[in-house]
Amino acid sequence: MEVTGMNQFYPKNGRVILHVDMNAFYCSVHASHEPDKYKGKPIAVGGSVEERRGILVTASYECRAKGVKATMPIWQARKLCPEMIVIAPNFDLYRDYSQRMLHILHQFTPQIEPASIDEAYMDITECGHIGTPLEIAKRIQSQLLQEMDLPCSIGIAPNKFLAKMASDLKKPNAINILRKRDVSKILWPKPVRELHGVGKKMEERLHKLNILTIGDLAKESIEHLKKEFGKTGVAIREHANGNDRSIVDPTSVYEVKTIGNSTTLRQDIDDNESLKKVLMNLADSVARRMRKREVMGENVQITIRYADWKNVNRSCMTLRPIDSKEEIYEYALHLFERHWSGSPVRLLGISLHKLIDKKNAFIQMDLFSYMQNETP
DNA sequence: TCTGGGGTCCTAGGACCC
DNA sequence: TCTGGGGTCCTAGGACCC
Repeated sequence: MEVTGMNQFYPKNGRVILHVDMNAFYCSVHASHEPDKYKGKPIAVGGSVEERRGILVTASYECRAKGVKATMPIWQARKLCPEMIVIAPNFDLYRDYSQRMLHILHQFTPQIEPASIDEAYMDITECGHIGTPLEIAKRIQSQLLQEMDLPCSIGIAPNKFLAKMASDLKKPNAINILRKRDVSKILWPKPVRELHGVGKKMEERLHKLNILTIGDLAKESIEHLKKEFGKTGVAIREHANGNDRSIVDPTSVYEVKTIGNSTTLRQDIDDNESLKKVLMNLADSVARRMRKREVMGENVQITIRYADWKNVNRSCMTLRPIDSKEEIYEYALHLFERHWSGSPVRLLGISLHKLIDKKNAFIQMDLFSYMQNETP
């Protein structure tokens, strides 16, 4: 490749951002963890409920070659790939591998923002002394492969959005550079759906406006997009033009905004007592995770999914910050009893919103009890 | 035999306060 | 007396991503 130095890559005042994206992460982790059993085999991860209702979370490239995709129902995937080995997810293992991956990235720079369990942004603008962006990317990739046996794709670009698009464009095991000046040549001919942030619904609406490619979107008038899609319209147009001013923020990972658990039932249930038990279990797991994170919540939300896939969310503010299983259950049950239609339920969920640090919660609670005692 | 579970962000209406 | 506008908070719903 023609890139030889950072100065050539980015002339003045620009930034150099990497997006590191692990390939088929959950599958790769299992293959790395138990190579004799899984390496090179057609494995897939999924099926936390019983198999009849399970879907695949990730499929290895061996399975993908046969048309198997993530989020596909397991029974459907088996038709395409009968020899597929389905592994139950082990999130503790993935979290452990994720930490080790981040540890390797930290050897290059502290300017890292984990974007999910298997991807991270790195701002290597100040890393000129270690090497060129391409050299750094190559070293990261080979280190992840040698030390953890995990393949990844890395995008190199002047901002987070383009780095993300760059890593998406070449998989697996690739390094891809996307310069601002190449956006019109590389991104614009592609269908608008390939833009990160444009999903199925947005695609349909854009098609109706005769916006088919990323280039069409880039050239559409801002006023028109603002009228049709509000803030989101302006944002995706900026992205289509290769613009993104957001920064790599290493602290963002610590600011969780919600904690929740949900579960699809083995069968649709309309028995009140059974559903209460499910709620109790959910309250318990949410409470555990909140204590682990040392946060309390001031807003409880429940989700009810009925047999026909209609979702109902109901929420309420709590009297004071809560984190105990009993209190969470009490609010959740109250919401459930007030809003359940009585029809068979497919899924139940509880989540806590408006999270605050436990330390701050105590200050608030002291104030609360003070008010209780001092006001008539 | 359809379709998991963890999130974030945006919109819109209504209540309420000034 | 019957009426404005701005700002914030709460609730509900939905799109999107991994």
